Amino acid sequence: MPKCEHPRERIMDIAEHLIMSRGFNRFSYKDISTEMNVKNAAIHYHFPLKNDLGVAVIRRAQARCRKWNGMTIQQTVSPLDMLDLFFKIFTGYLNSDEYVCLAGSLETDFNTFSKEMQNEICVYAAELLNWIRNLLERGREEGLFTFSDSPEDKAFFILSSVQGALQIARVSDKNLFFRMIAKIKTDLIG
Amino acid sequence: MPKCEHPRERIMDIAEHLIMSRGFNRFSYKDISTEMNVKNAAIHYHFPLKNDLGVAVIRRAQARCRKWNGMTIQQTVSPLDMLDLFFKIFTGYLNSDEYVCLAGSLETDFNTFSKEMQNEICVYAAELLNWIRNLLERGREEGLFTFSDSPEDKAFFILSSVQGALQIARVSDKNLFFRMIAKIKTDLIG
DNA sequence: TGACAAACTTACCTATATGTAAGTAATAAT
DNA sequence: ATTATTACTTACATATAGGTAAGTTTGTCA
Repeated sequence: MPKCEHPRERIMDIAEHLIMSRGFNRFSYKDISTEMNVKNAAIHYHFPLKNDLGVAVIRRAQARCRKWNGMTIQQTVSPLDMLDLFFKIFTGYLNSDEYVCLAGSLETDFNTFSKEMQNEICVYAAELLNWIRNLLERGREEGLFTFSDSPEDKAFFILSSVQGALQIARVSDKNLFFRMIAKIKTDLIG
Repeated sequence: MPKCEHPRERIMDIAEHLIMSRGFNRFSYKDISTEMNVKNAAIHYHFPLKNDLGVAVIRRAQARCRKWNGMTIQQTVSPLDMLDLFFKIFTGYLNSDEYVCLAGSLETDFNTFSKEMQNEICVYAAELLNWIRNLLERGREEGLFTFSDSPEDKAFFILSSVQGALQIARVSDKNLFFRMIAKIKTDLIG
């Protein structure tokens, strides 16, 4: 009798897009329920408090990130392909013309969240940094990448740049973003 | 009979801090009026709509940016000192432990704003980029800076990095931010 | 002295977000 | 057949944001 296959996942999908497009504080359960053709309270059935929904969305993003990190560590995919995946994800956000990245959106509204959500955001940021750090480290070990910083510092630099660039690109010239990621890549490979 | 010296400016100061700390959509006129020891409607007297307040705050930030750009162009201050000023502003935000930069905050909530505010944000981003671009260009002309990109691309890279880094630093390790700006500077000075 | 303007206050209105409580419909398990 | 479970609906409660309208106070200036 659910109106769709996996209502919980569906709600989280919509919520995640809304966070990236408008921020956690500027969407309501009504936005989600309207899109799903159900009533407001149906969303409360799955996530009693908005805080619960926020936490669930962030935890899912953490898990996704750990999966990528696993692929990096187990060398299922080459560091270069992982780097391309990273860029592809962000480029996808930019091309959708609506989104900034989840972490960036949550970080700017950070002070308005519960301690629980704040903690999950910190964990998520750490997972993201860890993923990039590992793929840089592997890439350098395999002789694919060259960089002078520590992998930790370089990961922070790259993630910061791309996150900030995504935000600025959406109010200026998108080509600046594309040229920037090309530059980051050639600097690494060079 | 105003309760403070320059109520309009005072309101804009508080609003700007609130935007940087909590985002435009997560503060109310009550937050401002409480801090000023006046009633809610007193704020509406100065800025009838919240949109008016938003526009005024962003326009003031644009003007501030044009002032810095003027100092750069007229060579009142050396490009190196202007770069330090730029870093100092962002470091100040980070140290306050509450703020991300105004542009970053507004860019992530961009889709929730009126066309008028969106336009002002675009202008503001352009002014910021222009300022950094000019100081880089001057610095290179004077032999102070070395970089391979166009000044426009380099300005975008630096602004993106610092804006993103400010956001990530507040949920991870602040030292990552300090090391990153040190790296940007040494790379420039070569 | 009187008009006026600036900077408010008081009192209200409306919409929306967030949430709760109780009931229902469809399916699955015993 | 009954019971329980999942996934809802209907109906309501409450707080707050955002805004308006009309009146008040304080000082300025002709």
